[in-house]
Amino acid sequence: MTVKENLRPGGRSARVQASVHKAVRELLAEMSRAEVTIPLIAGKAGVTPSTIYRRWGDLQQLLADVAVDRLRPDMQPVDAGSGKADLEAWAEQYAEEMSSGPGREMIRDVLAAQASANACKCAEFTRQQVGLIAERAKARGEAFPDVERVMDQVVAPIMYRILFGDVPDAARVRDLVSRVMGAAL
Amino acid sequence: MTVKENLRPGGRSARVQASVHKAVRELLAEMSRAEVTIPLIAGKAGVTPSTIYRRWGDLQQLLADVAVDRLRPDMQPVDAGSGKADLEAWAEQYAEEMSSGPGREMIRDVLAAQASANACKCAEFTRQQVGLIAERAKARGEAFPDVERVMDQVVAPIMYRILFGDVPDAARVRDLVSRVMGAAL
DNA sequence: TCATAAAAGCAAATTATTTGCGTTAATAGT
DNA sequence: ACTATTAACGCAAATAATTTGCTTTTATGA
Repeated sequence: MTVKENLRPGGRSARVQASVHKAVRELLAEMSRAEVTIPLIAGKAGVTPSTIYRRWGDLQQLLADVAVDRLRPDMQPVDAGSGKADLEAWAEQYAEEMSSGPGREMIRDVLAAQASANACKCAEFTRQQVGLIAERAKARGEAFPDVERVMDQVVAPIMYRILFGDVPDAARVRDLVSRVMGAAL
Repeated sequence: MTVKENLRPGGRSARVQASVHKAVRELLAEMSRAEVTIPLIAGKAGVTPSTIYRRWGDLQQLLADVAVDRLRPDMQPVDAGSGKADLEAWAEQYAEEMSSGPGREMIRDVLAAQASANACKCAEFTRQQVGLIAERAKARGEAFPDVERVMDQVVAPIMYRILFGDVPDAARVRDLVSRVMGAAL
């Protein structure tokens, strides 16, 4: 079976997964990624390495699994009064979180895994957040660009620059937002 | 020392690097990436595993090194008559190459390595190609958007979609190009 | 309550990685 | 041209990670 689908909350599988994830998070907090190994994680989580190998396949998949969990947004985009202000605030925070050391590592983990399902999930999280901002704007009676256009013109450039070298600063992010908002109106 | 800087063409280091790269390319052509190991590469290249470990550190770095080599553009963007046509033709080919199976794997290899230098190089290759198109357009007396704007509005969306789930089709690519060309004029 | 099946533990076998040390080959100075 | 120097390589032993067969545990549903 695939990992994590249909785990009964109190089941053994769920407990193992929780303790393994926890062990990974703690180890990543206290040492560099190159030093984290499966036997180490297993030891800290109180399971045998073979359990991890059988469930996740390899370290890369496990790290991707943990990373996508941590990349799940934990709150709604803040309401800054208008669609443009909302998007601006959200995009700046997104850029900052994703370009931070841990953020970059999590993205890398997600993209490095062979299974692309995790990467899709991340994009889906982002799409949902943008969707919320769009809905709110429309409920206010404002014009707001299509979600896919925001993905193309705001999210993608931010992510591209984070992945391929330079970190986008706040001014550039604001610029991206004004451009897409200008085009929509 | 860092790999590949200042290698005399006929030196031993250069020969080792060439045979290792060749071995990697051949192995990747005949089996899946999960099956390629350093001892296997070493055997095929006629070197000992420890040589590879010492020079590249781990498989990830070696794969990234090979991938960035293969991602280097081997020709100039074709001249299609106008800046817009040039960019359209180039972007479509870029999207196609990068979203192909081997293309995606090479990108993944580059991004998965801990050193970000390789990823920067890839973005630089792309920037140069776009720069050539821009220069050609300006030499013709045409208006052409800033290279960074093309990176943001054409390259980044293509790459984002390839990495995070869906492959952009030709129509979408043309759409991205018309948008950035429209804004410039 | 019991039968079943999925997941985990254990341990042995295999495979990959690291490391110390001797050797080779390119480079620079005389 | 010859030799001293040094970086890179080969070899092999030691360590660490991964795989695998088999047994045991633990949810789940009849």
